[in-house]
Amino acid sequence: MSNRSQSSERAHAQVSVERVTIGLVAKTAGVSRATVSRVMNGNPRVAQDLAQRVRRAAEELGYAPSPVARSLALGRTGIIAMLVPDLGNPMFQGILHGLTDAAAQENYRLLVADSNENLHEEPVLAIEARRRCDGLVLCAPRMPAEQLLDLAPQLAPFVLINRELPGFATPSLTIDFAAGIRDLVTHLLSLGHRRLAYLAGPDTSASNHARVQALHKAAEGTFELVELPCGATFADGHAVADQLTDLQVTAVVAYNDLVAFGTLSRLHELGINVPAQMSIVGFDDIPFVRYTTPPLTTASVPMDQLGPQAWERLWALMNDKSPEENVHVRPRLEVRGSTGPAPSR
Amino acid sequence: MSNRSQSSERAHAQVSVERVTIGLVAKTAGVSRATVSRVMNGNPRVAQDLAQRVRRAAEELGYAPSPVARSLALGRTGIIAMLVPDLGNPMFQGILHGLTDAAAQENYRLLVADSNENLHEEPVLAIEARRRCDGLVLCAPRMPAEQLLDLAPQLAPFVLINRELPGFATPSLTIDFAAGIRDLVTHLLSLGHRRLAYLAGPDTSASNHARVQALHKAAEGTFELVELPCGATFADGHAVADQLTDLQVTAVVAYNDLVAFGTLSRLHELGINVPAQMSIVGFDDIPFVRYTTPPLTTASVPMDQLGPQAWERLWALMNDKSPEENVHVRPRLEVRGSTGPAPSR
DNA sequence: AGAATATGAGTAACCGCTCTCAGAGTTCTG
DNA sequence: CAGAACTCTGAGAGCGGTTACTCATATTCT
Repeated sequence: MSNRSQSSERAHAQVSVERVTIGLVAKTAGVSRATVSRVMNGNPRVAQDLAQRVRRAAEELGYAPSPVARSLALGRTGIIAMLVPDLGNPMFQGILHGLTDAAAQENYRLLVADSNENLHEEPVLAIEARRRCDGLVLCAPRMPAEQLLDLAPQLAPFVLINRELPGFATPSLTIDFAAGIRDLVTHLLSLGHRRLAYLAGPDTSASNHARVQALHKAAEGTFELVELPCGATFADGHAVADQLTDLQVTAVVAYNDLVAFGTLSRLHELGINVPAQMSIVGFDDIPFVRYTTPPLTTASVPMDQLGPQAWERLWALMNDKSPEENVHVRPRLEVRGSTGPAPSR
Repeated sequence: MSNRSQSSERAHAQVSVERVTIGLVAKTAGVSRATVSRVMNGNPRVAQDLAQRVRRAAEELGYAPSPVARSLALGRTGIIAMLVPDLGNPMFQGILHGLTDAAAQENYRLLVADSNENLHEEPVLAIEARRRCDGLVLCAPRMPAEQLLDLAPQLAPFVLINRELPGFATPSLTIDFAAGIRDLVTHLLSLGHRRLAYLAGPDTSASNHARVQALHKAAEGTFELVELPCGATFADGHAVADQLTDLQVTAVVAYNDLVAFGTLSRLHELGINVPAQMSIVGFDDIPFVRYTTPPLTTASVPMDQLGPQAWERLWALMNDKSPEENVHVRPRLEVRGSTGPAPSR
């Protein structure tokens, strides 16, 4: 059962399936471990015949270098990690794809750690993930700033998604939620809406906070705003919709597309026509909201750009170059069928 | 720039930010490395005062053991990995959650590798992921059996999701697609449907194959079956719906819920009433299809069970116990509003 | 031909941590 | 009070690689 290889003495008794290490290959090929290492790493200054012998031995034994040992010796792992609070969120999936591909081009692999929205585990998870790899893309919108600030030195190099961290210089990729909200609101106002509901996301969420702020600011003297606690999922949006009916609002701004979709669905069940009786807008532009009935008006976040940009900056950090400027992506207003003129009362 | 710590001589010239290793902590606390190791691992046979000193030193220096070095020394990493072909698939997300939680209970972490449906990269990815951790949960429905068989010895210990591997004894968790399809079909038949369309998934997908087989078998002498190439996404289902109108079918069996949802949505746009004019069923029971309009009848796969069961078996393998029997989960028929009596023609 | 220079392979130190083993210091026993 | 039985701690050998250095051999130059 022992994992340790038996140390020369008392070597029998066990069938001794000798582990295939660089040493075994070296012995088999009749060369030194250094030479095997050179061959395995494609160092050209090894004589052809030796290299041949080594390769043959490695082949026969089915040898592959241990990434763990290699990482230790090299001081780098060739891996980056991304921590997300919820893999189910299509938003992150977009980033993940882009990041995976971008990193792969430079022969880095991406591993994903999912904190499952478990706020408590997040710091530990982040540090553990980080320590096993060379860099981190961190998405922890709910983590208190001070805590993150404490962690920051241990996490470096890392790139932040969707938040900034005053007090620690590290690249951030953020989305201009305020601008997105402004565009949506402007659009709704132009359609004559003057009383809006906001279906709020999780109140610990920084991005929800940004939306709320933008809304309040825009509302001043222009329109009435009713804030409804809701959540971030389809089910949340579905559940909250019933409350909308007696609020006298003519338009709904949802925390995100999923919520909007859920609300849309429920309104349909309630026989409320969208957009004739009620307009509704989402946020994100996740893949399928262009197909809902009616298609959802939303603020489209170009998620496919974030992955590569995150990689670029992380790469710069890992190579002691200075990363490019922070990105503050401005969503594009995507007008579809879920918004229309405010009904005359 | 050099990563290597400068070797005692020529030690100045650099500001020498000495890395915080176990050695430094030991020196600072005035004990041996062994003792630091003991303290860090909670070994109780260390005198209180020493332990105290070590902890203080570690704290001051901000020391945390290197997981890489630890893994090498221990011969285990405390990590398992799961390889999925597509993180966007809600089905995998369900498994991932369950697996993360189950593994966490035993102090294992779960890392996710996403092959992005990249069939070519999959073997490399699987092996690399596996070699950096202690076990693998593999979900590679499209990988040819022979290739997987070749890889198997290098991947062990691993658990297969959604496929079996004749010729290599390793646990499998599979879903009884055939039974699910049979239940759905029986349901539709009982409602009087006699001509069905199947919206096929990716044709390389084993699970699609299983569905097709079951459908053909069920169809014999009972009903007519029209097979339509489609896909696995909401968009695919949406796009294919237009073809349904002139097929004279009264019911549609979709590859999965997303496809069904897409189709549902498009049919609605086309003014086709579901279920009055057309019944439609999905597969999986992903979280929100209970809220669609109408709610989707589907074969509900208990995804939350798969994660823990996968962990249980993987754990057994990693600890040289014999894993429990393979699981072949039978989906439960979930009758909702999207199915109704066949319209009389 | 003899010296200078390349070239290629091996030796051994090191990455950071764990763990066996043995020795020093204590407490128990007879 | 000597010797046995424990308790702790430190020394040092790994884990499986990489790489600076060294040295023997082959090559080139004068």
